[in-house]
Amino acid sequence: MLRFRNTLSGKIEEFRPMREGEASMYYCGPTVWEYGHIGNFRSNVNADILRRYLKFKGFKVTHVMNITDVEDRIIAKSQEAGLSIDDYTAKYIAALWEDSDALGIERPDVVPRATRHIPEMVSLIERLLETNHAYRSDGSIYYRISSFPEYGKLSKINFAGNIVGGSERIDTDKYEKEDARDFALWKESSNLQEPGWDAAIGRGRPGWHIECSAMSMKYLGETFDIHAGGIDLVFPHHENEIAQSEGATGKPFVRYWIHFEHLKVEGETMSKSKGNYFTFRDITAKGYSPVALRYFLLSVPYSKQLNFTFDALSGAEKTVASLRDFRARLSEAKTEPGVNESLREAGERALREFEEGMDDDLNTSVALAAIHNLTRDVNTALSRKQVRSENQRELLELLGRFDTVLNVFGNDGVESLDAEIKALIDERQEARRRRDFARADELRDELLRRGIVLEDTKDGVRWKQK
RNA sequence: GGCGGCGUAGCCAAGUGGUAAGGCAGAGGUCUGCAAAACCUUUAUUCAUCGGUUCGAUUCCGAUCGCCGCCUCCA
Repeated sequence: MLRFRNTLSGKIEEFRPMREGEASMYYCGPTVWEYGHIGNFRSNVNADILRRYLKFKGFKVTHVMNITDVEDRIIAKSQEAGLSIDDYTAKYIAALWEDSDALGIERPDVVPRATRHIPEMVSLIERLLETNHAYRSDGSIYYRISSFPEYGKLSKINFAGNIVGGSERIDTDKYEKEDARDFALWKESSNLQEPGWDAAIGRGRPGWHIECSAMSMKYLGETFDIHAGGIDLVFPHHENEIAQSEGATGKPFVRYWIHFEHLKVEGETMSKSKGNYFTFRDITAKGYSPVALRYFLLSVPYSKQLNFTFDALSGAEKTVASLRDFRARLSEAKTEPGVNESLREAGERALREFEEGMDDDLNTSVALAAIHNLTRDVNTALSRKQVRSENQRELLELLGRFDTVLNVFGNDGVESLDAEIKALIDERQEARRRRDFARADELRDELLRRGIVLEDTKDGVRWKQK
């Protein structure tokens, strides 16, 4: 029984999708105005885990992830660079996919971009104007929060305690609004130098929040199952999405809101001024592997803040290597026919604990502990020659199942060995047979310099890339 | 100021009203020609501090200290 904490109720709820066996999810992806930092990728990985686990549970998943490419900052940056929005964002979107692929994130089914959905946004705004949820002021169009009494139900924001003496934080717009909380749906672009779209509602550009309402409803319907995103989006972004969508349709917008907690770095907020701001590319440039970063980012449940340290990342690197080696060793083992019942039970127990952990609001820590415990049991059995062929087949299949969700075991493809390396390994084996250990060690060192690590086992020599 | 979260071994951390998962690092050992890998043993009488409730609290309540987040178009 799969359970999530639903931000809307604040409670753990059993997941019951609208349609039996199907799950629709929308993930508020990153704004593409620069390379994504690792905190950003923690959210992306968590969305990937959510999507993969829904599949693991047998749901047919439709996953939509938006790309924000019309916000004012992007417009400013692209103008600065003398480029169109598309030309400016192209580089960052390409990098996003490269980095996501390297992190083992499955590409979403649909990736709508705001710039490609202006007509949908315009018609949603028209609908809000017709239903009196929106009004015009100075050429721009605002959402009338007083028309939506449930406003605040997601973030539980208490406006009475918030706005003390007309805080300058709230009222930053220079235009006339009926209420300080009202937010822009459509911003007038009267100046022709400013990017804008000609529409029946006037020449302008969309506000930040309207894109997610328009695009999610276009691809998933007016009510859908899961809406996920970073916790910082709860207010105002998601609160405003609810107001826009439910205001226009009169129907519930989203059944389960899931919010990913933030990544800290060395116990502090990641920020450029603190010098602890790392992009995915910064991390790989330091020599860490993407799969280790993935493991680290998913090793703690999404609902908890996670503290990034290079020590922890190095630990993840080791862990991932041992998981990869474990699967290779199991795969290569020469086993006798039959089955070892206690090992079969260990596999069944691991699957049960994995699933119980993941069912409980995607507790990846518990799920990983189940896998580590199984790994130890199987390694012990392997060293005692107690793994039988049935176990081998079942366990490899089980690891494959775990990896459809976690995707941390890495490639199990047998790498080919070039002839020169193979000759060196053979020569070392021959030297060992002669008990010429000085020569054997010399060859082992030479292989190590070429990035090949050797392990001598009873069945012969194993090698792997360093 | 309003609201919310967190503080568990050297590091990353899960977790629960009944006495601390897992990973990394460390120590000792088995195996090995030596390694490597793997395995075994070991590493928090204790879960920020101080009180309270309870037969019993790390887990519930209160206070204090520290950190993080939202209220700023930042995942």
